[in-house]
Amino acid sequence: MAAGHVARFKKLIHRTLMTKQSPDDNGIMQDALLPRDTRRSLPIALLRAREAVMGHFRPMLALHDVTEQQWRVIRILAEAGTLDASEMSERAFILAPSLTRIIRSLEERGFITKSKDAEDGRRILLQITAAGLKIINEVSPDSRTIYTALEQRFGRERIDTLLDMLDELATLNK
Amino acid sequence: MAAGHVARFKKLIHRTLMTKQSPDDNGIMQDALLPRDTRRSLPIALLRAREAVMGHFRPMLALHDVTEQQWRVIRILAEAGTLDASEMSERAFILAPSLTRIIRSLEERGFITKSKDAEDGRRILLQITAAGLKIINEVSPDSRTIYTALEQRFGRERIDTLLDMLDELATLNK
DNA sequence: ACAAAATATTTAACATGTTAAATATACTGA
DNA sequence: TCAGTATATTTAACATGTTAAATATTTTGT
Repeated sequence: MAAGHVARFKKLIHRTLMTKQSPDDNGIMQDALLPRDTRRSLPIALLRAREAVMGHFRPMLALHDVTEQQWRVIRILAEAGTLDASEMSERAFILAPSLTRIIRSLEERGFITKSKDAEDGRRILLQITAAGLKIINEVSPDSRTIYTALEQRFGRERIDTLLDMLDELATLNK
Repeated sequence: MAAGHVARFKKLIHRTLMTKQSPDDNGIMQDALLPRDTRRSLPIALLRAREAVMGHFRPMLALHDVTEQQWRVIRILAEAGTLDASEMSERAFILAPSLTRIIRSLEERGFITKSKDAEDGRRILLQITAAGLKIINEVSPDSRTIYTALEQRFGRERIDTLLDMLDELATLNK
């Protein structure tokens, strides 16, 4: 029994040391050559924040059997009415090839319909169906509940500030 | 020629009307049932901002023939020294199944090595190789240049504020 | 009106994200 | 000590992200 405890303790010590390794434990990398601190990286910070937020919504969407992107598309369709694929791509921030696949699955599930634009044969017009509206009515209340809880914990004004900064960042080069 | 112009004008009018459609153009959706305004959605705003930022880095990374995630992994390895897969997963914000694949490709390319932890046979220890350090030295200057330009346009203090808010958002439920 | 350039969508190929399940190893409590 | 439980990693299956190229249609300049 004593031997077992010693073995466990040694492993604990080992693990603690491993997690506290200094950056130069491999003895090769010089500080001047290191990239900027990963913990203050904007791309990773944006990813972490997004994952934290979506972590609240994803299980709920899964219960309703829609993916995050499918939800974005039908929701924007309900909000904006008929749209062509390019406009949807811009609004939902989904690249064209992904959108093609999402449209296909949404059409198969009967949530939207596709039709060729009579004025411009290149464009595909998207419309939400009654079934699409139905699922929006089912999901929206849950979505609002989650968003409201988030607003209360983070603060509505702070969210507004954050949204403004994010928008500015997104439109910097335009 | 006159006919051609008229046709073009009609299409322009049509397009303009299409983009200005009112939300209820399908005559079904009531306002009370609509989800919150998509343009002020935190998940989409985070996605847009992240894409805008990565849009600056991705072409540069592609020139060096590394993906965004591969870059995150080798960079964190250089910064932190030997790590096991779980710690890497947490730091790089890459889920375990994705990390398994990324590790495989990085090992095939000779940028990292894998080894079983002698103290805990379940864990896989990752180490950066000389080739991995070499590519970091190649990419880091370009990365820094891009990040510095971004800092100057957006403002270093504003980026710090943003990072703080994003971190708070990411750690809300912890 | 016609060839060339531009635009909208799709396809292809590969990388990653996401969830669930499988596998291997370590830990826990009786 | 041993069965049961927990943990680390991998595999599987499907959805999406990303870039380049293909296709169909429209617009432009002459």
